[in-house]
Order: sequence, then C-alpha cells, then structure tokens
Amino acid sequence: MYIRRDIFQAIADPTRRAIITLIAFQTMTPNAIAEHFDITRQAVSKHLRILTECELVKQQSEGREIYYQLQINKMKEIDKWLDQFRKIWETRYSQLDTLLANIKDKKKK
Amino acid sequence: MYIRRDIFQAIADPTRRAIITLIAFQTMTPNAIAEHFDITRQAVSKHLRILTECELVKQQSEGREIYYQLQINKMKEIDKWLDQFRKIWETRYSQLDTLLANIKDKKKK
DNA sequence: TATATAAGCAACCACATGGTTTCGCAAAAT
DNA sequence: ATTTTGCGAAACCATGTGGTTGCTTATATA
Repeated sequence: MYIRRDIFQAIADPTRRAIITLIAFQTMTPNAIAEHFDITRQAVSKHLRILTECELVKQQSEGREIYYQLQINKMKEIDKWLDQFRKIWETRYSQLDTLLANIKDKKKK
Repeated sequence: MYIRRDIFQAIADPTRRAIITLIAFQTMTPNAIAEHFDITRQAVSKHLRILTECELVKQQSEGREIYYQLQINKMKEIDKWLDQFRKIWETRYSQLDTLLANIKDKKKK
C-alpha cells in the first residue's frame, strides 16, 4: 500500500465532487462551502487540502479569508484518460451504424 | 459513512484502472489478468467483484473459466459528469481566443 | 486593547480498503 | 476414479479515509 493523491482518488468522494461543482463557477471560502453540507468546516478543510494536494484547487488569500478556486485545466486529465475508451466506443458505434445500414439494405432487396 | 459502490470509487484504484485498460480490447479470465500484476489472483478477483458491482464489467462463463468484459458504455458516465466542466474550459478557451485576437488587433493599429 | 471571526492543525475514532492465506467447489484432464 | 485447475468466499490484518472535537494563529472590529 502506498499513498495515493491523484485526481482519480480526489474525485472518488461524493462530497469532494460536490465541492468541485460548487466552486467551478466562483471562488469560495471554506465557511461558505461548509454551509452547503452537513459536515463541519474542518471536514471541508480536509477535503480542500486533498484537492489542493493534487492541484485541482488553488488558494487565494484575502485578509483572513482564503478563497478556493477550481483549476479547471486539471480536470482535463480525466478527459485525457477517457480518450483510450472514447476511441473504442466510437468504433463500436460506427460498427452499429454499419450493421443497421446492412439491415436496411437487406430489407430493400 | 455509507457504502459507496459507484463508478468514481471504482476507478479510484490504480490497479482497477489498469485492469479496465487491460480488458478494454479483449475479454480475459482472472488468472490471465493476475499475470499482469504483482498481486494474487484472489486480489484481482476482489477488484473484479467491485467492477462487476458497479456494472463496469460483465462476466461470461465458459466451462470452468470466467471471462470478464468491459462494459464500455458505463465509461460514458464519467464523460457525462465531465460535461459540466467541459463547458467551462471551452468558454475559457474562447475567452483566451478573444483576448489574443484583441492583442493582435492592437498591434495592427 | 479586548473580542469576535476565519481558518488550519493535531489527536482521536469507527469503518472502509486492499492485500493476504486458507478453504471449498465445480469442471477438465489424467 | 483421482488429480489438477480455475474460481469465488471467508477470515484476517495493516493501513487509509472521513468525520469529529479542541486548540492555535491571524485578521477585523467594538
């Protein structure tokens, strides 16, 4: 067993996914984020630490407040990983298209 | 705490991601899969159980062998979740395009 | 200056996770 | 008929995870 702190582990937790969605459009402070959940601010802080560690989120201090911002580019890593499968499902679809075309063709004859 | 057995939790583990990639193109038996890793066949079996539970994988018995097949369509759920962010990063890119266009424009003048 | 507020950190806890070994069972091979 | 093989299930173990409470520090505000 080893310490994993990658983006896939980060998005595994539903609360973390909700936080990501929440701050996707505007930066937010831990307190503001915590208001949306039934967990303590400290728990939110721990989630934000994990998100920060895998660079999904960036801090921005403003006085005693810390605004957290989603690093949307990091999300593309998931998209990139999906690419290998996207190729497959597109192929399968085109095969289905061919199959359907053949059936159509046979009916005509 | 509650039991999570969703696709995001399934792909959180690196070994599980490797298994998914491995069987993406051809069905494989647990033994054949286990040969690719430094873990026991039983450990692979546990991973396959998790993948089966969230319907990422389907079994296909053939005598005493069981072939595991990736349900590629299930992978689209991740793609679907990414959609909300895809919109954002495409907007940011078009904003960047506008910015670059403006700079170009100013140079001309 | 004293106090309230925002946030991180540390210690703690119950339960989840990923691995192992051992076992049992059914199918194939001898 | 006996042995080998392929597999899953169960019990067990160390470590990870997600939450809590309590504390400290820094900035605002009375």
